[in-house]
Amino acid sequence: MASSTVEDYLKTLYAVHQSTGGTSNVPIGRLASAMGVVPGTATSMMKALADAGLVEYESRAGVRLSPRGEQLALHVLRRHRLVELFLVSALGLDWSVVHEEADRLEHAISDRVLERIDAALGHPTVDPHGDPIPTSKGKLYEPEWVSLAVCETGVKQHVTRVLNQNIDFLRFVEREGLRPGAVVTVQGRDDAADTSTIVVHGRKPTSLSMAVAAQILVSTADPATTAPA
Amino acid sequence: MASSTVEDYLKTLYAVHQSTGGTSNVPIGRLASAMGVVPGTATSMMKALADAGLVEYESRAGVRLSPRGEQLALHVLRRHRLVELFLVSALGLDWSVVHEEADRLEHAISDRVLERIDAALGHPTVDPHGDPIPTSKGKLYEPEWVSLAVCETGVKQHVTRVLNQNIDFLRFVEREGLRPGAVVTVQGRDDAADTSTIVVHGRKPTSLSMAVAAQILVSTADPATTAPA
DNA sequence: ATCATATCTTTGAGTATTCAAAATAACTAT
DNA sequence: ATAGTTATTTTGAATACTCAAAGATATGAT
Repeated sequence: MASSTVEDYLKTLYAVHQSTGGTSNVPIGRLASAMGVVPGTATSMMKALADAGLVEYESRAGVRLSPRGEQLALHVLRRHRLVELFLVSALGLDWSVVHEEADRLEHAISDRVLERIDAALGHPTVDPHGDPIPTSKGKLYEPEWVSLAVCETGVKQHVTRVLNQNIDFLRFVEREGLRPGAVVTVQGRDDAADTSTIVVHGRKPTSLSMAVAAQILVSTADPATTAPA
Repeated sequence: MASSTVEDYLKTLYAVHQSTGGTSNVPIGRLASAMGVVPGTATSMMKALADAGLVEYESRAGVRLSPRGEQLALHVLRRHRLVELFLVSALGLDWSVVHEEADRLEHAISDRVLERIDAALGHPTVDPHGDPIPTSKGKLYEPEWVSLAVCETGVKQHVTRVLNQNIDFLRFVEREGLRPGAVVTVQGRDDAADTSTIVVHGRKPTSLSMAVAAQILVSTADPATTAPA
């Protein structure tokens, strides 16, 4: 059994790998800062995980998950995202807080309980932030959504996913009415000002920095009416 | 924050203390075997917990919970029992397995989530085994139920609580129809054979050893129709 | 090519938890 | 009261995880 700590390293490694394009190895320093530990700690942990066959690691060449490590990471991710959705849907918690709750619960949920939760929720495909939920077989379908920073302008878009899961960011998204499901149009972009001007359905126009806009993914098709994968 | 390990020691100490009448200190050896560790481990842990103000410990005189330790133990117990009931009532898990599930979840549930669960269940007073649930203020009301080994014979009794939470024992209780809520009469007892003969409503008579009968608590009043405390 | 800088690894040490086994204290039965 | 048993404590060591700081390597700018 992998410890909570090991599960956290694998999950983080997966996330960092994804967020950087998913092509090359993850530098130890990036992993260390994502984990909130000093680099030396990450180095020795990666050696241990390499011995356990969960990562592939070569000194000074960064790390990547092994196939087994990736499966484990996806299992943790499945637990995390199903728990998040359950906390919102079944217990009515605020979506801005469930991320941190799930960070603790994801290590304590057995498969038995997890599959009950999955069934109770009707085998959902995305969590409250729009993050896709890996299947019990460890497959993850990542929809090809684009962000408000690059999508077509002047066209109605449906918010599908919010990448940044910081509590304050989520509260901001909430206030602006940009939760998944919301309808929004990008009026235009100002490269010099580094902003996008958007109109959330029924609201006045606002502008977002490109960095913020890049955190909000959208789709022209309404995913609520699209058959899930 | 108390670690899971510390929470487990406090919970176990509370349980052992209760099960032995609750009067004197708990010998280190009893605690160690209840925790599944060697006595030396329990000794050093008790020193640490005494330094942290969670137990009162004197060399070779056993341990007891301090007021703060007892509050913490009751909080853990509340989490454990609410989680058990939630798993049975909301997720439909078998009552024979929820004890071990709750043993892991009890350390990962925040107060925020716990109070949601409590509300969703309608502020219940007992868990699926009939164990009373401490309040959020850390008060525990222990009903004065008697066991099948000592209750009045020839009188209808309602099963209120099953003390032994071993999976196989619970499966046995299930098979015999002796879950909390069941109606049962003790026909008689045979001191020489060390058995009680019981009749579960609508079934043929069976006999139980006194040790087993002592694990099942009953009440002449139907607790389902009695106002909860 | 070479020096400064940034990144990574190593080393030594600390905390929390555990065990095995030796040392000590308490209890019991005569 | 004393020998023998039983319970408890101590000691030394292991594992998992962490940090601080020193040492090694790579990068990249001239």
